[in-house]
Amino acid sequence: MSDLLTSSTLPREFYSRNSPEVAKALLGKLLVRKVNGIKLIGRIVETEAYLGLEDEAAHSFIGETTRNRILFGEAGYTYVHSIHRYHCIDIVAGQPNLPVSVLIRAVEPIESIELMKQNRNTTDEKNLTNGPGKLCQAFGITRIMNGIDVTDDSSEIVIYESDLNVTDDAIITSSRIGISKAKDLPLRFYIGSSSYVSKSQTKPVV
DNA sequence: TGATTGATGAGCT
DNA sequence: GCTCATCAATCAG
Repeated sequence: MSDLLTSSTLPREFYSRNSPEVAKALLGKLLVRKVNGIKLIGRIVETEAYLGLEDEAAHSFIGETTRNRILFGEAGYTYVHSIHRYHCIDIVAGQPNLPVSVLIRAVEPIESIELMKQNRNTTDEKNLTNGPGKLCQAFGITRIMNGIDVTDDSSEIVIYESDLNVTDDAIITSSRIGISKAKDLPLRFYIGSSSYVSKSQTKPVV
């Protein structure tokens, strides 16, 4: 457990690639939220890539607005938005003016699990962080945490490298979940062996 | 298990 | 007003 805490953040170049590449590369990495000297940690097990101007389902498809402004900037920052009653967290990928991002859909709880249970008001560990709205609730992530630099170790939200090497054959690709446009693009990625991915499964794309 | 539906709030298509 | 990158409860089988 202590070796997890010595992990370092990933460099900005890690995020300055196309979003599907970043989405796959983020699997297995550690999402860390610091609050009151406590660290909530989860291992990323499910992501989705959004392609910006070529992708009808992306928030940036309509062009720059006040809400999606952060997507048009540098990679490696959080994009937190609310949907219905809940929040979702993306990591900005690509280059400035190429508004692409990676949605973190599910993590495996690693540390401060009791606090996550309190935040979610449940004791079911498998149901704490297996969805984008759920993991934000468990981690206490809200819209005011939009635009945080996850490559800066002093940030409130950071992503750490991990000792777990996720190989390509451990990753399952499928279509994205919960969207009404561009449903069929194979842009959802998850660790096939994880029991912490979100419940609704779509047909895998081999 | 899988499908369906209602609650819910911010941003703008 | 209408649209959602959601969730939890409900019901059919």
